[in-house]
Amino acid sequence: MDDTLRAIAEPRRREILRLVWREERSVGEIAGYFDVTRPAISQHLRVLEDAGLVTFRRDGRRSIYRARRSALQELRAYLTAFWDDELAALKTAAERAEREKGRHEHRSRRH
Amino acid sequence: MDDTLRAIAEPRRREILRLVWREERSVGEIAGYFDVTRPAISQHLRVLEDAGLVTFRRDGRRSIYRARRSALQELRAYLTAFWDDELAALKTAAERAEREKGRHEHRSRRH
DNA sequence: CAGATAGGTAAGTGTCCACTAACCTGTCGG
DNA sequence: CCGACAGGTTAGTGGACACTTACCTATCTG
Repeated sequence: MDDTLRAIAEPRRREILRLVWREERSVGEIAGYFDVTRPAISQHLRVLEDAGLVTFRRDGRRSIYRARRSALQELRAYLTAFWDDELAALKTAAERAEREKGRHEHRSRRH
Repeated sequence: MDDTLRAIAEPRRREILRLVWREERSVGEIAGYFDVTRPAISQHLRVLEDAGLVTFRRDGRRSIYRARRSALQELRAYLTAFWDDELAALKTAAERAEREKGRHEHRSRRH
């Protein structure tokens, strides 16, 4: 999930995602839409793929990418959970507090 | 929207958001949960505030922060639009294509 | 097979960014 | 007024990251 958020935080990658959202496209075709070099696009595609936001298949000498739409659904679900899961607040913060507790004493922690 | 995504892409900021999600908290109290220095927290809070994800008020010598929940709703709406707004795909990519067209000719752009 | 095409990889570069230490302002209690 | 407290600001630093150029592999076509 962390990877997903990091991936779509980059504007260029969001545009790439849009391009392969409805129809699959080759790397060269995608690169044609931008004024950066093809390796840059390749690297973005790698990040998107690591985040599970796109999949690809080889077709001869071309790599054809397409969006994994469900990944964005999952992200929406995550945000929804963030919205109304108050347990999560304690969950994530508690571990940190645990690690920190007793290292240097903070007096302002009173709740 | 870009600011919002960038802001929550950082894990620490998501945790901070969680902390002030249900109840407002002072900077010192928030900092107590983490093992980074207070200035670091101050800077994160600034980013969150610029992104519209939190608001704050002064209370004496303390700054009390609280989440602006609606900002996350707006983000969810954005993702939903991303999901099923295919016009947007053309919108965002078209400008780029415009700028790029005729600069160096790409033959692979055929669709 | 030879050349062209498609794309991934590697190394290097500039910039951004999360963090720290040091400092400053403003507010409360004696 | 003075010391303590709360927190924002600044300069500097290390690492991440979006890019580039150069190079490599694999596939298609003559």
